[in-house]
Amino acid sequence: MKLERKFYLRDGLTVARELIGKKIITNLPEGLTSGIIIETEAYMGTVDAASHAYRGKTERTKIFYGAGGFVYVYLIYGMYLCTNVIANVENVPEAVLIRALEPVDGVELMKSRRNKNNLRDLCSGPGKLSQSLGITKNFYGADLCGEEIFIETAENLKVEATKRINIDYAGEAANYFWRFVAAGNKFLSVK
DNA sequence: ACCGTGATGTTCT
DNA sequence: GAACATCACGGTG
Repeated sequence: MKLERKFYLRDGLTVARELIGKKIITNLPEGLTSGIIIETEAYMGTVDAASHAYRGKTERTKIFYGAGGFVYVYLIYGMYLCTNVIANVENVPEAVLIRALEPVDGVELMKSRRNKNNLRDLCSGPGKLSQSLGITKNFYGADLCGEEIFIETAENLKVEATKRINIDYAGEAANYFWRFVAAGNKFLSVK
């Protein structure tokens, strides 16, 4: 079952936790690819020094201020794209970074997009999974209640909370347990 | 296995 | 001009 708008209109921590075990799908001209979400991080807007929305609304962060259930993608380190799901209602700038998937459908297409053969190298990190799913900068603002990219209910997995990854610049916020993982899954970004 | 480093472009100071 | 929600590769053990 495809998740509806109301799933995304809740607070970012709830959305991040509940996305674990769901299935994210892209359906593009080259084919359909999907994976079970096993790692997420919540970015909680104005109270979170690690969030891109921490310093308010800009051209880049304006999507945070719309309703939940839309896609935020951005370029990181000049080479890789990270895929986020906007959470909460209008004017509450929260988002969930998708950090890792367990590959399910379209594995051959993922391999060719990534130029890798090992299953573990396909979706075990935010840049990797964006590439496997065929996500580009054009996905900025895409509607998760549409047909190109969407999320479905799938599995019920045991969830653990940990500190977020690679946000040492964020001071005290780096200590919050706002990363959620499917306990013990071998496709996580850090093993 | 674990480092160290280089690639690359957008955003914000 | 620095910093950046990363990854791949080559070195060493």
